[in-house]
Amino acid sequence: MESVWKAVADDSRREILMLLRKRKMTPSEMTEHFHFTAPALSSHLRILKSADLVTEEKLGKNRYYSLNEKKSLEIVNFFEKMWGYNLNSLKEYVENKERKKGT
Amino acid sequence: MESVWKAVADDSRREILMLLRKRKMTPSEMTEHFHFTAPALSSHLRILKSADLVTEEKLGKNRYYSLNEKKSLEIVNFFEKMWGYNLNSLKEYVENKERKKGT
DNA sequence: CAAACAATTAAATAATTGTTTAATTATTGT
DNA sequence: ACAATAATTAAACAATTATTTAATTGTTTG
Repeated sequence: MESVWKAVADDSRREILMLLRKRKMTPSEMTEHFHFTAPALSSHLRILKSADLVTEEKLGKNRYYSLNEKKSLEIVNFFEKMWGYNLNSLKEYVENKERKKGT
Repeated sequence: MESVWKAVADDSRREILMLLRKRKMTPSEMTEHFHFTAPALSSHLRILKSADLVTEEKLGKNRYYSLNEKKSLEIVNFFEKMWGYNLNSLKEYVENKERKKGT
């Protein structure tokens, strides 16, 4: 199991995640959007899969990749813990802090 | 300016961030909590500083490092964009999705 | 000013990560 | 069975990142 942090640290992999946001997709389709080669893409997908950020679905000779929304919470939770605040209110918290500085 | 993603991808650096959560701290104090050497710590702090995740404050011969809360939002925002949901409701969204699967 | 301390920078090396080309596996349609 | 297509794995190489030891900078205190 690969670290979810290492997985999202790479620019290309975040692009892939953003691309998958709209719909599940095969590697062939993805390569049309990127500059890198099929094996490079495959390598990135393996890392994302191993980090449990995407799931794979075999359909005939195609493989569809889709986002695993649940996993993103692991990262969000880190920030929750880090700030000791419920994320529900994190944004407001920061914004209020900024507003205080301003006055 | 270093990428905030690269900065948080490293285990040691996330430990440092978690440590700074409670209060500002000097590198000397931090080394008591870690296994790595002072130069290694210094290198990590430079990266965190360059990513704007921590701020530095010189006081005599000591340097105090503290968290820059605002910056974490950059990462949180990525996930907002990624899911196309407001983070306020992300957790509920995922939980509901899970509940549906269960039924 | 000299000794002691805090922290950083420099230089070298070790380890990890990413990309490429070439070869391989698996699946479908004729 | 054979050709075509989708995707992966393998092997080699390039590039980046992390860690160490040693040397250096800046600051306080006797």
